[in-house]
Amino acid sequence: MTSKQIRNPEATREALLEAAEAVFLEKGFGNTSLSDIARRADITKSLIHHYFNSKEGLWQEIKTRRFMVYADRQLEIIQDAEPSVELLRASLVFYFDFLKRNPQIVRILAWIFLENDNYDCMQKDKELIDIGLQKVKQAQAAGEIRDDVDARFLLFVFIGLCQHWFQDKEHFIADFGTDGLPEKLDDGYLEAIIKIFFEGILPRKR
Amino acid sequence: MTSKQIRNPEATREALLEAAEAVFLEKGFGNTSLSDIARRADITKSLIHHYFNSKEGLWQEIKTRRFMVYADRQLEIIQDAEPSVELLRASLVFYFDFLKRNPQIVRILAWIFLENDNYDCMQKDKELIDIGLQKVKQAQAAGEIRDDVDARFLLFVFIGLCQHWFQDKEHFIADFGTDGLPEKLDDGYLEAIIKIFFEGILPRKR
DNA sequence: CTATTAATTGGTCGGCCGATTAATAAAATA
DNA sequence: TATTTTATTAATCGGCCGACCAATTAATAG
Repeated sequence: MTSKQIRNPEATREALLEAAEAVFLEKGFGNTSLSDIARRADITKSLIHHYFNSKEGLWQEIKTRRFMVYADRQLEIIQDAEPSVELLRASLVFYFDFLKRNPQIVRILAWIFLENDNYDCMQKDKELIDIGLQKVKQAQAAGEIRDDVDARFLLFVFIGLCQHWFQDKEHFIADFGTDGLPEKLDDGYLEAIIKIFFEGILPRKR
Repeated sequence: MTSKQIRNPEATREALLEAAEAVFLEKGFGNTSLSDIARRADITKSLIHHYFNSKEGLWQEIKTRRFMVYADRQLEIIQDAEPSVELLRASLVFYFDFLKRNPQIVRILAWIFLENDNYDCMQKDKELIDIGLQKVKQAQAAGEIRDDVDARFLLFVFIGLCQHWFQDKEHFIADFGTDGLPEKLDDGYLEAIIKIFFEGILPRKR
């Protein structure tokens, strides 16, 4: 009755990554023990060290893996964007939609912030920012966007409005409720920030 | 030579709170040990249990204490605000300025909502939100603010623009640099979000 | 002044943490 | 098939964690 057990190193490695990410993002790095992860993945604790050397190494791999997807996608979004208001708006929708489908990245960023985790992948982020910055400046030079606000602040608000939503969405629901809001809450918020960001909050003149 | 040492329970208690807050906010709850705190405060570890029963109790007290100051101040800000655009702008400045002088609160808030265990704080926050919401709705009814955006989203963006800055300011500086920006970076950002939030990003027509 | 309470100290406890090791079994290689 | 490599397991390590306790000393109440 000795069932010949099959081995699949890549699968177990992936299972560990998956379980670890779930627990880390829920409780944070410091509040998570390797036993937690092993239990969740139903894999022996020792295998974590076998594949990732250390708890820190595991966390690092989770972060970089997610971040690379994030960076690649963001690069596409930015590069496709033309310096016109229309396409800038499309970029915002793309970016928002990406975060919506990959909420983990927002939580990772949140934990990095909270636990003062000096994450070195920020070099890549800087490069992305620089590209986006050029687009905004071009749009400003073309008169498509007001130029009395520094382009950096514009881009920062752009990014922040999206990230902040997925970071504090729970908070929003708890405090504000959802009565009378579209069942697709995300889309409702997106519509709102597009209006505010691209039109301003003053009543229309015409 | 036995120097008669004086005791000051309130002072030591306060010293413990101060040290604990510093370390907790720097490294996070899970990454902090009671030894860290005791060492920093130069007070025996046992006294932490004497005053706060447990590590969790200490953390809980730090959070609620800061939050209460936050809530009180925010109540003042909100209550003073009249449903006019001018006074709403003043409220934003007040709120921003408060966060600027109490940067800890941003981190604490992030934790309170990440570990949704603090019922008192959540409840109180909800009450504050409701008051602010009424003001916004009044302003909308008076035609001072556009009413084609749900008041909840407006308030959420209002708060988020301020909080997000103090949460990710470091990232901004690292990624964007500060060349050509006012040496008072906070004020520069505040000016920017006022322009964007209250006027929109489209070029002026007049 | 005495008795009681509260603050402070140092030492100690069991337990879990992350990490390591040695042994075993499956895969890959030759 | 024989041999090497790699995946997996279980047992174990020292260390530090949070918590507790007993003794000491200052402050306070009577």
